[in-house]
Amino acid sequence: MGRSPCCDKVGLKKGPWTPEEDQKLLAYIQQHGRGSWRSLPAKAGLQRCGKSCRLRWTNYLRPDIKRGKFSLQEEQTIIQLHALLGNRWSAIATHLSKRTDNEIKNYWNTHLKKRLDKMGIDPITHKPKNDALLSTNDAQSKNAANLSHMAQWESARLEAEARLVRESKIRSHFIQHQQSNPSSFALESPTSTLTVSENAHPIITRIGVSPMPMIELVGTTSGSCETTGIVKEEGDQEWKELGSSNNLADYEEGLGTSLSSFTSSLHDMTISMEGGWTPESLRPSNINVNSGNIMEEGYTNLLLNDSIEPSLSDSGKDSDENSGGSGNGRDYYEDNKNYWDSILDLVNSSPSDPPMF
DNA sequence: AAACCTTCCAACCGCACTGGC
DNA sequence: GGCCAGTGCGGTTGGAAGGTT
Repeated sequence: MGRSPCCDKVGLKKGPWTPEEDQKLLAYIQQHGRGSWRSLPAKAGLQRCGKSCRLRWTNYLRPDIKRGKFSLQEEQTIIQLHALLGNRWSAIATHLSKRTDNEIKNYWNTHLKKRLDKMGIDPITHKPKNDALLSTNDAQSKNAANLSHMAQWESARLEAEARLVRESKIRSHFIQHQQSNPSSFALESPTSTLTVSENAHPIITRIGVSPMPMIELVGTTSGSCETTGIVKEEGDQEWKELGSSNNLADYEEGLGTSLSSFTSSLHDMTISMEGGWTPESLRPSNINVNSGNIMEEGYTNLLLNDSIEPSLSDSGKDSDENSGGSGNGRDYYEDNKNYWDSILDLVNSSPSDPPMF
């Protein structure tokens, strides 16, 4: 027996939402909370199915959704996370502040995927498409010489998977914990909810300075998952504990950006790619996020700026904006070329079969 | 100016998963 | 253990908007 439809679709409206419908949904949720999606439309006076209401709220009406153009940093993060996670949009969205999985998926499909394709990179495997042009001998020697890179990437991917699972468990714990501990507070990102306990005693793991507030969510040595958050913005002298009354409001928004330690794990992976891969190198305390590395600054920057030609960027204005302010346009172009050469070396060094990811 | 084409994204669809009964 | 409701997720689509011929 198949599943019954989520709702009786006879007489229910489909298609674009009108401002009036938006207002009804918004007003109802603001007044009553979400509750059951199935019963919500009738209560809110909407001729929609609950699923449609949920989608409209999740992808459009939520007050904490950021809309509009993606920043370079966001694009960079999407590309990096997609390289590791594939089309797991919800997982990627968890690590992009205020962006929904749907928006990220659309942006990937309409912009980033095409950009990769245009550059001759397979958007699925993130590998150059011209591998088939190599001679058999070249391919064999290349594969043999770089199996370790393959293993490194696989380690990176597995590490990412493990962290996602861990975070998911932590989130589940937080939600349960919140129900029995009113003193904790909840933080919602567009696709996930995280609750941080006010009374937890954290193990502070400093992971470095980032342009965005960084947070590391850590467990206790007992493994009981009593967890809190520590943030430190660039310029701050001290790490601040989330949950203390003075800091919460200031950092709630930042938390949406940095709820997870996954970004740091990405740094782990990319940085470790250069200097060898050891379990020790994966420890957050051993990470210097300011270190340059191919994946983070080369591959993604190139993708983000592939349309920039030397003649266009010689003015220096664009290049400064896109390269973090270093060098003139031609230097930037040369840097990009070097980055591309580097990343081609890196990607080419992986066996072509099976795919890297 | 009109027809056609392309791009983009909000919304839909269907499957998977989870938890309650 | 099986059924079912509720929800999450990823793939796909419809049509509006903009661009090109």
